[in-house]
Amino acid sequence: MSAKKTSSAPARPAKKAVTASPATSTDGAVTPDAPAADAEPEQAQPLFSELGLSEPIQRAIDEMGYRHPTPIQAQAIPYVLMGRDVLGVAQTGTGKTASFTLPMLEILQGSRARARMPRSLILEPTRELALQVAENFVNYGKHLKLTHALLIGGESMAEQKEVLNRGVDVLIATPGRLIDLFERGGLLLTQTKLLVIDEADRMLDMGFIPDIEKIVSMLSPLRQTLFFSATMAPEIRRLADAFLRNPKEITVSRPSSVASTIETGLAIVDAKDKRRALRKLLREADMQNAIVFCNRKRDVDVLCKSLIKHGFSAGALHGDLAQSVRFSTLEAFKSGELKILVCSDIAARGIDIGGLSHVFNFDLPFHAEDYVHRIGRTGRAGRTGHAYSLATPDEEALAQAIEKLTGKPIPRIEVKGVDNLQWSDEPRSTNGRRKSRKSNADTAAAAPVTPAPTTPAAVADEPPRRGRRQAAATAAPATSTPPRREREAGLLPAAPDQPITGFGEDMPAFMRLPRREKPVIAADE
DNA sequence: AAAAAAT
Repeated sequence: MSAKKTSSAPARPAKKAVTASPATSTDGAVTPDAPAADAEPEQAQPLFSELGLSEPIQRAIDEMGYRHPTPIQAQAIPYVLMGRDVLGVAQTGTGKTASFTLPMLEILQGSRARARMPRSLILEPTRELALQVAENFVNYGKHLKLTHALLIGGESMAEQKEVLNRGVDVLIATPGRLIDLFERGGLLLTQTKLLVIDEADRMLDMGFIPDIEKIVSMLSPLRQTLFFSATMAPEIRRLADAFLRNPKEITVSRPSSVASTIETGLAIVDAKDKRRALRKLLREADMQNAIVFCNRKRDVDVLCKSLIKHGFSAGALHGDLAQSVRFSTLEAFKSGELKILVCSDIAARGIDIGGLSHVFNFDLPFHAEDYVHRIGRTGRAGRTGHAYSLATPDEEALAQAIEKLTGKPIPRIEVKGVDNLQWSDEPRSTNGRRKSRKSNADTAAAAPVTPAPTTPAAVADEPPRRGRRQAAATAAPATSTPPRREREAGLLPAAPDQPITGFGEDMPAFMRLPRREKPVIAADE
């Protein structure tokens, strides 16, 4: 590849830049930390010491070598300390995690937890993120006597139960295990007065929202809630409205933008040439460490094995691997022992690995936003990052979706030694080469979607369908007869003379109420 | 279509 790389700065020596997260790399060296400082000389930089954190926490911050809070930290910490709810719109890499862990430590210090009643709860979408947050508590809380527990799947529940029984101040959890344990009675959330919902947009993507709603409904309405999301889609906004009370809204860094510090490129090659093309890119890159994203877990395995066979220092990370392997691989990568991490979208968001020089997309992501998240792993802290993608000729639509979202074209690059192709003219066949045309059966099946010639008669004797609801509404003036389907599904109140069985005399009154669209979460006091 | 998360 050679697109426009000639202007790039001289190679950075491997030693300094490679160190993983600052959390693990510093031994108290108080460097006037560069991250924001050399980006733009903005107004006077705030100091951590001005944020009202007490001595043991301030000392831990000093020892880790931090002096200046990031924008989200500077803005959020004072409000959290005031006891306000916070709605933070921020991506990982902005210092979001410390913006809640630091003030939480401050709030929690001083009193102690009771058995099985955690005083605070942090919800994370993936186990890796949960672990990362836990590390944060260890680092910043090392001069305090607070306890925390990590409640995630894939690990022994007995152990987690025992820690809970001793009482924890901070509970860091993924939703599945938390609910499981709660239902087994190992946990009471009535005393939990501080709740953090992290990466809400990702929770939404992963279908966790019902779980989250359930968990929130187990907490006291008299609680402080901190809610973070990288984006503020309407759905997320709705959730925030349900969970938060009079929140202070803090936004840093706009979503769906590619940082200007990332150099991107896209090569179009045949599927069979992808591995060779990737190796070429890896060898030519002035690379410290890189993440390679694949769309499928099995491709992660295959590619990783292939890279190792070709002499690369690579490890695989995806959700089907044992938890212990996931953690140790991630650790090896962070420490620099592994140079290349081949992974699924498990690591596309959130996971904070410092000093990542390159991101490669072995496959273009299915969803354009994932592209932004993936390549956002590089180009951090004012350093130039590199993000190169491979696509097959039939994936033009994916590339276009990405370019439309980011508003920037991805420059084409050529990989030497493989056939560099163009987009095929074939309109769009989701699955690849062959099957250029088929019988009209296909097209016939697909056809009705567009024209939709709805005759009133056809509408009338069919149950209302999604696409035709409108037509139905205008055709027939709304009758007040409730749809039978809904009545049968129990979505409507039973008639008073039809008792609901199974409760005897103890039937709660709400059983007779009509169901609401979503559960009422925190009734105001 | 794929990935994540509870056993």
